[in-house]
Amino acid sequence: MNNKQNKEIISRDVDFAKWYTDIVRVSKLASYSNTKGCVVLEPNGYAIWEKMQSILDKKFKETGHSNVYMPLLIPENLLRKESELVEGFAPEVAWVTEGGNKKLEERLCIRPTSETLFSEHFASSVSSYRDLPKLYNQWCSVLRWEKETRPFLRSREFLWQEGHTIHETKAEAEAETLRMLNIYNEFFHDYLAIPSIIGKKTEKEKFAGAEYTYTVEALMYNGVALQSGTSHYFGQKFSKAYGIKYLNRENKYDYPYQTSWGVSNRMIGALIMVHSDDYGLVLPPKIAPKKVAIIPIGDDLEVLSLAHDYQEKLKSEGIETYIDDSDKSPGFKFAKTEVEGIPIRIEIGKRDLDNGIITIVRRDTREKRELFTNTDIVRDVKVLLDDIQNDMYDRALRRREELTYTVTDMDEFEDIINNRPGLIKAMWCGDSKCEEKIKEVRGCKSRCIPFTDEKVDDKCIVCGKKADKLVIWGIQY
RNA sequence: CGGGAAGUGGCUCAACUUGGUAGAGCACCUGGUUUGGGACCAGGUGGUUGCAGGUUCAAAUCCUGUCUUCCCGACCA
Repeated sequence: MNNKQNKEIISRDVDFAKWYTDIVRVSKLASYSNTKGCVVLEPNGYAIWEKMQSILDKKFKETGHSNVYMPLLIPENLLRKESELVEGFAPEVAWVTEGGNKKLEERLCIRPTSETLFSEHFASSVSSYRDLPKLYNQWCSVLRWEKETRPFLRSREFLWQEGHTIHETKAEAEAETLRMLNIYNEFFHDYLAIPSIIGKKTEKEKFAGAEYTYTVEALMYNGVALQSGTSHYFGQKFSKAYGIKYLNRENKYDYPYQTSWGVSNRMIGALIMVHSDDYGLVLPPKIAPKKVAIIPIGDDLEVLSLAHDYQEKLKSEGIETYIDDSDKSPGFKFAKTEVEGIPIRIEIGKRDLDNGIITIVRRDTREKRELFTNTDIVRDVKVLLDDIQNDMYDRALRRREELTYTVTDMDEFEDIINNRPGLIKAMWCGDSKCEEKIKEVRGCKSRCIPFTDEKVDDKCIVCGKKADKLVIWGIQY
């Protein structure tokens, strides 16, 4: 195995930020555009998003949701009906003030999120309890006027899905909020191979306008946390603000209970920062648009025919496989599969073929193995894909455990945040003043209050008063 | 939005200090030889130096503005 560093990628242990942008560029996921904070998603990057979409879309439909599409623009008066939302988003919305060279009577906001549009639509389309629940989802892009931008992690325009639902009862809506959180959690676990941490956001960190927010948090390789998904419970706030009235079973007017939930192409950033290495992108097999690369070495006919034979067999089993029969040298092709994060590479050369063997290489560990040419290639590949998927999850979990500290003392807390980035489990009394105090330590924030009975102490790490909430703290992107 | 750095062919950079009309490596194209970890030989394409003004006989170079990117804060998926 060649351990030579990829010339175009700086080591992630040397300069993590530069490493990240190197991966984005060299793996051809996205490139910069002339519009600040808006990237060009290239085929390699968009294919990952499409894969995420197809898996999640299926899960949403299985749970009874329908896709819809709302307008891109929101009239100002509509946005202003829910004050908390407006205040929360005011600093980061972009406005359309002119149309066809004429100043508009009322300016239009480019959606930063679509609660207002869905609420308005619900108000006009729901009149009876028989119309409930409404379970909608939208795939779209939204715009938020971010000041500092980074590809996938924080762009002004980003791709996402936003689910919006209304229900007859509080219990039903709360169950929906939790159900969608769990779908995200499963997706992170089963497909992205990312051990997520789920829990409730504190009052301070919840979504503007929500009664409470659940979050999917993930820990990146460098110890920084990334909020990767959210599920909000709104209660009747929006339905009252937007007049979503319906006649209930007692023939009285009532307001439905509402939720919204979303994940974005930020998940691609998470995939990079959790799994990838100095050789390039590493993708979990279940999310990799191309799963197997076959590299024939030389133009020997026997070699090429075996390559095509394998490709046919794998493709017929639904395993996305391609042959790189370009004129490049083998070394170049090997490196390319590694940069692009193809989970499995099969090398077929005349020399080994004469001995009846081929080489199979897994991307995550770059470990090479020899197989007999008459092997059941489909079975071998399937087993290896599963192993890679599972091992990637296990490695990420181990990394997270290594970088998670349990702390009961504020000095220790500061020491860890300043010197060993990672997550900290510590008790909190519930007072936002204590949360503010923590933030003074390198901007460390509460990530979430996880769903657990675990207690690491009985007093608040900041004020020392009685505390029964365990909070995960960390530096965030 | 504050503080810092940087923009020269697709990428990495040189020429800038001391103004004289842009150069290298990689990539790309053609032909040939090759092929077990980023091949070799020969030939070739590609840049009004991010953009807009200004100074000057002359601007990549000096000045002003602006846009974009990166880093550190504040704000946020």
